[in-house]
Amino acid sequence: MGRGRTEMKRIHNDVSRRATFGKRRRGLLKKAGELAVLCGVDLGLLVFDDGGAGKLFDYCSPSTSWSELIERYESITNHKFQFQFQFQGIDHDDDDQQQLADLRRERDRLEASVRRQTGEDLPFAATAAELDDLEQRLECVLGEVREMKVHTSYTAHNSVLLTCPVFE
Amino acid sequence: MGRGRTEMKRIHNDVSRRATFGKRRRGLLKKAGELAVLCGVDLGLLVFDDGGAGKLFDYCSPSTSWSELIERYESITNHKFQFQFQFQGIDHDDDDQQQLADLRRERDRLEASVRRQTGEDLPFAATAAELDDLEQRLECVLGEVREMKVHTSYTAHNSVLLTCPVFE
DNA sequence: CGATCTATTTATAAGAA
DNA sequence: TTTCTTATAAATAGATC
Repeated sequence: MGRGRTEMKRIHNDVSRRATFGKRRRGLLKKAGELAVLCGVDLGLLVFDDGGAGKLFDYCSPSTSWSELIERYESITNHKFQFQFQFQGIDHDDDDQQQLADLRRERDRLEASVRRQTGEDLPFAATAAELDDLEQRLECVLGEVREMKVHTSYTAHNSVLLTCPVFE
Repeated sequence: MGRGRTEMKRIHNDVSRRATFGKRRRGLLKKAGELAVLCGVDLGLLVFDDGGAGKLFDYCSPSTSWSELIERYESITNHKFQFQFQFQGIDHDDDDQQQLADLRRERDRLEASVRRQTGEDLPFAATAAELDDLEQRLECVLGEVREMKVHTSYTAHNSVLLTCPVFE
């Protein structure tokens, strides 16, 4: 997609390769998010940038976490990853281990959630249409807020926010 | 890409959703492979098909493995996935207690963050003053959004949200 | 279900700024 | 370098088989 076909082999020119990496990586992350949303499936994408900083890019569909994904992958493939053996720290308390595992999962889920809401994960470039949409939503909320001001009493405007979430 | 725009929300029609899932899943897998080859990077993609068979689709770049990918993911994010190995042994470590405490703190922080972004926390008792404030903030964001629309180009609307958070 | 066949929308490779 | 532009290659929605 672009001016001229692209050979499916490693791009040797450093500059082009980096440029392509950035573009395609963003595109891939975007499409991963779209697939998850459109089809309501769980998925995860991990991309390592070995150059220099050794960054990591990843996407994990809403309502799941890498912990869960890996767990499911293991159960389906029957492959067990054997990391983190802690031979010298065997727990006396199953309960503790369980709690640790639960907490880690919970944390993963929340982190993913935060990343998504922050927009770190899904670099959807704002299109005019998206801005229009955002504007409309804002106006919706604003309208409701103003209407509330008219009433003498109300319990909570949470309902407004939840009914017409701007940042969903 | 296709006849008509596609709303970025779950496709409700079963037939369309499945068709789309098939097409986009193949497309995504293909692009993952292309990115890995063109840019010579390590990456992995996991897609679960929860419908019926509960199939799994995945791609892992050449010269690496899911084990490695997960290992690297762990080392970068500092997450420890401890599946399959709940030694009911004996633990001793204060280390565990420490970890538990750390994780709880982390979780609480993230939960708060999520709540804030969702707007759940806020306004249980909306006073007139608070409504005024909210209104003003909404207008602020709305203004920025409209200003963005004037520009021909922009990168992401995230900046607006982050710069002028309504529900902070 | 997949495989095909367009009409359109997207993604992007090269350049340009 | 990062960003923006633009010509083109690709992906894919919807219809059909």
